[in-house]
Amino acid sequence: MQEKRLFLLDAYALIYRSYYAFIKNPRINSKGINTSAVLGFVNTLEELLKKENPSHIAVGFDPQGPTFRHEAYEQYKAQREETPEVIRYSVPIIKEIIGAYNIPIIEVPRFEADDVIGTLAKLAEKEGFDTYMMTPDKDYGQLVSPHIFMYRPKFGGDFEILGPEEIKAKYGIESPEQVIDILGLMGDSSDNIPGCPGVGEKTAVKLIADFGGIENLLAHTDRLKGALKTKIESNREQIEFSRFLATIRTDVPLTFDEEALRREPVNAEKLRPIFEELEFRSLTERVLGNKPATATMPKPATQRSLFDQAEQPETSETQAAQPAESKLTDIHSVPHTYHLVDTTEKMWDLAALLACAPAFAFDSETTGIDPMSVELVGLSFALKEHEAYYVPIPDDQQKARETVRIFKSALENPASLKIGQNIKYDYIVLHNYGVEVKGNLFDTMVAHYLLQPEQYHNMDYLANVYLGYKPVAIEELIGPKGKKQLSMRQVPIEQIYQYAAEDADVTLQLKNRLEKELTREKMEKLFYEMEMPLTRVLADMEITGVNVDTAELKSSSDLLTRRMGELEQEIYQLAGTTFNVSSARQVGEILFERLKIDEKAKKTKTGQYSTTEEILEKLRSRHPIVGKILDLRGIRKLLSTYINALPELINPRTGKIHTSFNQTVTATGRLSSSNPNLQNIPIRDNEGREIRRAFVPDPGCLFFSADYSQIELRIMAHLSGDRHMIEAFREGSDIHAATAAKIYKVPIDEVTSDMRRKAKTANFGIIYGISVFGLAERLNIPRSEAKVLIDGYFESYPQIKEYMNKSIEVAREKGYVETICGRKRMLPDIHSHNSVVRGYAERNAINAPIQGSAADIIKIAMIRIARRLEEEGLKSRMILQVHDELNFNVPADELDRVKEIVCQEMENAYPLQVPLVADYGTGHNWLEAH
DNA sequence: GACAAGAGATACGTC
DNA sequence: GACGTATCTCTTGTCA
Repeated sequence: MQEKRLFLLDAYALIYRSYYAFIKNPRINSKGINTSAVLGFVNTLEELLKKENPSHIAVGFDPQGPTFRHEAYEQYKAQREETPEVIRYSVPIIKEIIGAYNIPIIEVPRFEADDVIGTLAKLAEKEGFDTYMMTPDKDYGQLVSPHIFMYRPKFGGDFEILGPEEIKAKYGIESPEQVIDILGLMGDSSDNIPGCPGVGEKTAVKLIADFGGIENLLAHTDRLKGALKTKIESNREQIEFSRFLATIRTDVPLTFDEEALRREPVNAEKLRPIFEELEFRSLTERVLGNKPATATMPKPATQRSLFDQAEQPETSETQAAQPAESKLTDIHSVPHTYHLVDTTEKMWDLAALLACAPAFAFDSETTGIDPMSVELVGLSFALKEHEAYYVPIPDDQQKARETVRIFKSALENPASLKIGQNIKYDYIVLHNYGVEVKGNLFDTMVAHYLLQPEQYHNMDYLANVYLGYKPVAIEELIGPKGKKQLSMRQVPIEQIYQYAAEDADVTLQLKNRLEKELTREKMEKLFYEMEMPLTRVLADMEITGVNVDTAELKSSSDLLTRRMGELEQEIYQLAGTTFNVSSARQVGEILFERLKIDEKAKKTKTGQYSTTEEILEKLRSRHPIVGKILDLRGIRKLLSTYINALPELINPRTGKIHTSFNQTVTATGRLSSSNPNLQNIPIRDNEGREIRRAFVPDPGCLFFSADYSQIELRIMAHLSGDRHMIEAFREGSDIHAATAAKIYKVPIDEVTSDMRRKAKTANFGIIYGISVFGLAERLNIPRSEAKVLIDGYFESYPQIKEYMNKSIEVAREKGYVETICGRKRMLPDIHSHNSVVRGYAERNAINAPIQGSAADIIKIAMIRIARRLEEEGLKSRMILQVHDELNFNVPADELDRVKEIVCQEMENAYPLQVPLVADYGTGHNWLEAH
């Protein structure tokens, strides 16, 4: 009995594939016709016939009109680009060729080729066939069975046969039908099946492995966590619908006619002229032998050239409706006068106008984002709302400086208010062009930060909220983010000037709104006397920068890199395999699956094994590999975050590192530092703190460092008025030991180091607002013990407990809490019904005034110190702030004076019920100064 | 299908 | 509790 092997080809999928395969190097015949698609398809067909010699065969085509999927889903395949011209005219030819091969073409209205093929495959299975579905399309995996296979062409003429085992292995699933669920989740961009946004193949496969199918998944979303849970839950319907779209139908109304599918010999007489017209010479020879065409060979029945019958494109569906009209106004709807100031004469006129103005807004356009390395492209100014000026700055830097100089006296006028959005940036840029911006500052970004610390502060957002206005998007000028994004310099002036002038105009408008808000919120003092003077101090610190000893870093780098290599090898040895030690996931798999060092390993919210330092530390004794992994991680962190990264950030012009101190980032009022973050240079571990050795003063200078002792606890003592704690500070005792003595009810000289350690953690726990649970975690003690500790703490400091309750009460009443200087932190979640969310807000109610007040105090100290250094004509410079610590570059002969100024200003920055104490140190580098 | 960019998660440095 | 950065992993868009 003859073997029954049916091959079903998905024509369009194969044609598209051939077309793209040749796209770089298309086949063009002498008539200029692109024959890539036809040739590719025929080649694939020939390979198949030769290799498999099928007993039965058919080709499925998608029908012309809409299918049931389009009827259910308007957008189905809607995003697909119009069929390429080449494919459109190739299809009829291919059909003709298939006809000449005597292979049946199957096309059913309203059903796609995959439904037709799926149905035929199932019918054939009942008739005892082995069916091979020839397609590159992965969707067919769902149809695979012991007698139905996917037959995927590979480039180079080979094929890959996928049966149930291969499909199951490929996705790690239990049955091929689960392919539908996977597709339903991940979607299919080529068919415009949406799936669940943010879920791709990996996540889809994992979910289906865990839940078995979409139905079960959607019924148990409570088992999910984090972003994934939200994504799945908010896309329920779309997921179910995607599953429907991805399901290949196997009930297309068809009859299975075994005889019609039986393979017939090629009709050479029909095929030859087609190949000849296409100029497929080698194919003609291979398929038909080298018999010359007879002169009388009839043309195809239609008597038309093969290429005349390109089909008309389908009328495209109407575009999806535009998103709802936004109610914002923009540059087109608001009357304005923006001037291009492009002659020297006009510039001088403008400069004169600015020089006698009491206030003006300005903004700079530059070539990048790092103010210490950019070049100016233009300056814009605004004196009154809806009118602004743009001054282009020449590329030539000599001429650029001359142009900027025209505006020097206006910008340096100490009597006028300078308004800007993120004005520190412009201040630094202008400094590098020889202009020191003087006079009071008004930064709209900082103003808004005080009003709404946890919101965004960028100009677009502010314009939107306060002005109902949508500024010209920068992307409209320089293109979308990415490699091809232009620099401002590459944008024609005619385009820049509207955008740039608008920036200055909008900034001025915002200032007019925000200053009223500041008054209403009684934050003027905080803004004008603290934040704005601080902006200038920070700008000067950034400009000064800090020296780094690259040789020192290089030798550390070499040493640690070598050590890291050794550790890596030892780890591979112990694991018995190589893996990526930087990958938490792989580490988890090695430790918990391969080495099985812990039976009940903790998982993260995404279901991976957690391998945090805390967890590994506890497992250290289980296996020697654990300690080595921890060591390696530590070293790698030092190398990648600090040692190897710092030299890259040295400014080639100044030879120093210029970090950015961000004034509008934290919720509490602290500063943050970035590029690089110099506020998290290691200090706790001996190995890590060595990095500080690389931070050095200028030649002939010393590194001077001063830090507040226990500032947060002192503030807590002050705010709470707790008599015991105030007393302890007034007496100058070791506060952690004093706390331990109180909690454990022992004399202070009987406090053990363990007691002190626990008391210290409790002190910090209170400041950081951690819970009983958090404290237990931190101290690695049972929760019950942590509870006892905290109870003992409040017994010792009863007024602290009172203060904490009062803070929460205040937050509930007013919706916010305040620092000693009136900095607010909004806490809308204080009324939340979710106890986790509410607990978080409550801890913030306690923590924010403490941390924020500490920030206030050091900011005051910074402003006063900077002022004194300037007034006294000292060359010493403040270079870093690390929350409660200030660092200075000090010429040796100024050391005593600076010490005095710094300590005095720090300790007297703000009078509290307890003394403020600053400790200090000096050295040849940051490490020594501590 | 390959590649790059972007986003999220994890881990870890500081105060 | 507050941050910023590095790395890995996965998704998504782009370009053929």
